[in-house]
Amino acid sequence: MANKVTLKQIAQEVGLSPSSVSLVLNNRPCRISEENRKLIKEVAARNHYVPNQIARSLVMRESRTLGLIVPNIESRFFASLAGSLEKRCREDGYALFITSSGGSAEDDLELLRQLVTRGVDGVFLVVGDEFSDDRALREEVSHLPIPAVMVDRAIEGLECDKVMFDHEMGGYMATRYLIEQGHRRIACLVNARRSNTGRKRLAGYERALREVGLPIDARLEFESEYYIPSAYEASEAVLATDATAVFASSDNIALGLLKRLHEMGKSIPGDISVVSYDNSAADVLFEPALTAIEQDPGVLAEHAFGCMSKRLAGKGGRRAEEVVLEPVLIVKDSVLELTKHN
Amino acid sequence: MANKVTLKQIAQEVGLSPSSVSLVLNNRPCRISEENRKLIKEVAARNHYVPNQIARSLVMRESRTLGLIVPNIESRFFASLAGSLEKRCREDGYALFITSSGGSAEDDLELLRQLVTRGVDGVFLVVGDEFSDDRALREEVSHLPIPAVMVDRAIEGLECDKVMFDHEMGGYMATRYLIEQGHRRIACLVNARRSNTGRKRLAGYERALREVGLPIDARLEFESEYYIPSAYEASEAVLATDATAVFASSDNIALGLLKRLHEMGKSIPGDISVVSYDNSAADVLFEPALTAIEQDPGVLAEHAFGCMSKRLAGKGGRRAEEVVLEPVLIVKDSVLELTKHN
DNA sequence: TCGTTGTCATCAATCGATTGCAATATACCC
DNA sequence: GGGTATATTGCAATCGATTGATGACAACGA
Repeated sequence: MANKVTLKQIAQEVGLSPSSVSLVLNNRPCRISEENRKLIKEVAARNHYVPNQIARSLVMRESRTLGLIVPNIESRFFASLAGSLEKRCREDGYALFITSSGGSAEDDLELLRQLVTRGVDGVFLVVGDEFSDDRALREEVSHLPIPAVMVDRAIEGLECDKVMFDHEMGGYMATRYLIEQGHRRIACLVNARRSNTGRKRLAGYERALREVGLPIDARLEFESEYYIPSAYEASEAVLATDATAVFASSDNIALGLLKRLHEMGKSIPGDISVVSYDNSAADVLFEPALTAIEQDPGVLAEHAFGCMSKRLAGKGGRRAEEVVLEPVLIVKDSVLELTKHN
Repeated sequence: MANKVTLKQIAQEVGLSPSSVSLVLNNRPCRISEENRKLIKEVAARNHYVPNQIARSLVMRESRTLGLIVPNIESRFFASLAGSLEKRCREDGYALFITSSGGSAEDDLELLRQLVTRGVDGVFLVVGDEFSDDRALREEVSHLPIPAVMVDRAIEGLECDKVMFDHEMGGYMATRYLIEQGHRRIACLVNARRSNTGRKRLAGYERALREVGLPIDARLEFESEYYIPSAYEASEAVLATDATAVFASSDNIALGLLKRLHEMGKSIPGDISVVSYDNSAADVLFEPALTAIEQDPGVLAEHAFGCMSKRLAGKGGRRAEEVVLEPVLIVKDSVLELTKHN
């Protein structure tokens, strides 16, 4: 292991002062002779000199580093979001500090503090969807000394830039499509109990039904956590109804449902139609490809970075910006068109 | 946005010197009267004081931050590794800076430099599997001023701690199992051209064949990149052989193969048996569940952190440590037992 | 010769913490 | 009262960089 080389050492070797070396290496258009300029650069290169960002950011008061907190980096959607966001940050010379919290508000808070004390210039937060006690977190976010952008989900009622997909619209589009295909008895499988996102998707589902005068039947609304086994459990009851179609409000929920369908020997869309959300690997693999509401994480990342960028530049008014993105319905093969018998 | 509160401000408010405040907040068993101790703590809490790690690590010469470079955070295996590793680091009070390179040696190098200048105390490297020009990277790693641990893959011939699964053994175990089940014509689908890992798995495959006196038939060895479409392409040729079983040497390769099989109406294991590697979501979902060689990323993370921990503590000899982990064969339902007709 | 201008380079303060070394105050002993 | 413990606390240097203020020196004009 080599030693770290400092500015001072370079200066000593060249026989000039540290300030001169700093000036040259930062390419300041200052008054250092061409001759010395070359010399310094050469010595620095020869010694593998790399400036110490820690020291630099102490005086510069910026680190060109951003932070990201996601609930679970092992989820495909968040991993993809993290990947896109990092790429985007790097394009602008920022490093991205990716962290994964486990989803609890306490962990989120802990990570947030870690990031702040480590001097990130701003944070992207994917937090606050579940109904846990987030008072401390909310408090911390509102007193943050650096800009924050909430991504994909939000702590309700917090004045803060937000970038997210319109979950209500997603639920609406999915259901609306099923209705257009002639379905009348449409079940849904959502995480409304513990997730704001889930609630919104449910609201969209209900709006679509109301809009065409279909009844909202509580017996067709099923609850599931965002985990495959949970959805698998819940699906049995779904299949006991007379529904001809199901709106599965997340990718994992869809997967749990599919597993159950498969086990029961039901075929899609022959026996039942399915609209999913956020298709993951599954559609690459097996027939039928799932019709789904898609949210492109890359788009989310792009807008989130945009917001952050403005804040960092000191632009962007005092008020929080709120970007709402429309999800897209991708039609594939999991929905049967019913001949309208009405 | 609130302002950042500094030690000095706290000191001023309390009417004591910054040094005293520092002493108290770090719980030094020193000096300082109980009375003032309480006072300081209270004022610090009231002002939401959080120490500036940047300043602190400048003088302490450690940041309690580690770095991780993975080729692609969107891959399930690496995401899982990153998740486990972060959790493990946090248990010991370290934050983990997760970065994702895209896989090229230049990007790896760039990220490594970023991490080092940002003052991480050590780095976990998942780099160097592909045959690209890694001279600069190799050079950088060997001159690193901080400990590095190579995880899951390695730059060949570099004196550096390494933690990885035995890929040769994995290939061997998979093939050996197929042989034991009575298969004699066993194809394999590997990324031997561009991946060291792939080469090793191929070597294991061949060893198993040799061991029982089966011929090594180049017509049964197929090349595929680690991407689903690539494997999908390659699979057509595989299925044109008389092989009764296939060893698919990565999860994505298995998925591409499965897709092709499905499209051709072939059933597993009825028409052909499959042993996969690193099962991802697929086996949760559909029948038959895949028999596979499993590498637990959590185990990898645990050992990697162990190595790092030793280095950070200054223990661990001058020589590099090399930890080789055995993968595990998980038997499920994708292999048919052939009645031995010999 | 003095003043002015311009060029090249250094000084010294600063960022926010940590810490060894003094300094002050009080008490206690002879 | 002078000397010595003991208990508290402050000073100032330090980490490695950045940067506005300042200095040294040569050339040139008046």
